[in-house]
Amino acid sequence: MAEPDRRVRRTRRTLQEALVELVVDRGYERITVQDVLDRADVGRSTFYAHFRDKDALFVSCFDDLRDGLRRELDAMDPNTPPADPARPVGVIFDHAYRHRPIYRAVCGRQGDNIVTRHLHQLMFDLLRGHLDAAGTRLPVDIVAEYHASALLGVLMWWVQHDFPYGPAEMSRMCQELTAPGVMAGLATINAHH
Amino acid sequence: MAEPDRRVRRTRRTLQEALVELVVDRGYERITVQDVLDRADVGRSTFYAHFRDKDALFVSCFDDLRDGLRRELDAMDPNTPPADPARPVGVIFDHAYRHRPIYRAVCGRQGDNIVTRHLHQLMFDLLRGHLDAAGTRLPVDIVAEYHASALLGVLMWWVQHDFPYGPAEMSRMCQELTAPGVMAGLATINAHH
DNA sequence: TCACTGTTGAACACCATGTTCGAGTATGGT
DNA sequence: ACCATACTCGAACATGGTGTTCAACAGTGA
Repeated sequence: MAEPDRRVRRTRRTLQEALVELVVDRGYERITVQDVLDRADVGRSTFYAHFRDKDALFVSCFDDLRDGLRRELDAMDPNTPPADPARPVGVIFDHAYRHRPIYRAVCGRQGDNIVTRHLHQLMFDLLRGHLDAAGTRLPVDIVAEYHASALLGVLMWWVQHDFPYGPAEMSRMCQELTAPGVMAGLATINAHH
Repeated sequence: MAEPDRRVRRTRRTLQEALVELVVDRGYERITVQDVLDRADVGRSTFYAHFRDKDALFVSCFDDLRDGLRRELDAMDPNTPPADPARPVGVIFDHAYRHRPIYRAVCGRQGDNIVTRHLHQLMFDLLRGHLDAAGTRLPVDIVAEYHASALLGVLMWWVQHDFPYGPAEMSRMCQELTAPGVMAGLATINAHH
């Protein structure tokens, strides 16, 4: 169904790979479209036939990845007891670990914010969903924002420091850090066990 | 004391104010040097006599502010019992509230990372200092990173949502969110009271 | 084989950047 | 009030990246 021309696939893939490679060792800001063209060995007009600009290409690099992550998350969400916010975090760390090269490109240099914003939003929504169901004493947005930012920060720290711990370990540690804060913030209906 | 020429002060201040104003309603990325020149009514060559580029000007906008914040923090640090990590947070929220316009410019649009990185580093160091003294079960860097990112995230959320709560309230809520997580992460030497 | 669609590279207009320089102007010290 | 000094101005310029156009060419799928 509307399977694109083989050349199109080849071009897009080549450009994406070239950009990721360049970002890894030069940082996103210091890359010109021409750099990508040279590395990918693709004509200038071809580039603009596919992407509006450098940003569009960069986003497209991450799109497949993000879709994959979201699919993994959606797939597990209904299967889990609703009060277990630890599992999705594990999925995210696993995902990052499996796709190290691209995550390195994304988080590698200081906040190349184009993409980290997606991740932030994703974590925020995730947490907000869990918290909305559970009910919180403090404003939900604040609790969600707090831990979403925290998790994203640790994730980026992890990537930037070259994955010094395993994904399971990271997930466990984050869980230990998140749980007490969230528990304390939950509605105090059944506060005393 | 090398007090600079009055004209120099005037020029620098005018350029800084112009940039902040422009950033507030257009976002940092969408501003050209020429825009700043027009708004400030300053000659092109004059600009480059003072600042290497747009980034340098932007950083200089924040420099006084950051120095002030750091001074406030340093001033109170030794007076407080070392195990009270709540007070500095209050100082930061107060500072942001007092300087709303500039914080709006800094955090206004999505991660204009140039400056938020300074704040991030500042919070990280702060927390790291407290935690190092107390000793943690989990790696100090991770605990510090977790809560530093969280606090910065909430701070930016607060600014971007137009300060919907008072600074004291924000500080209190953050304290409630941070304390249990940090406590749980402290070395378990005197775990059972 | 053939119509179609993607690719190419050169040429182009455009815009922002950062530098240079000579002429004008405010400043602070005397 | 005066003057040397240091700052400002604006126009002109070189540079470099962006995004578009077009006619010739090449790969694709049927």
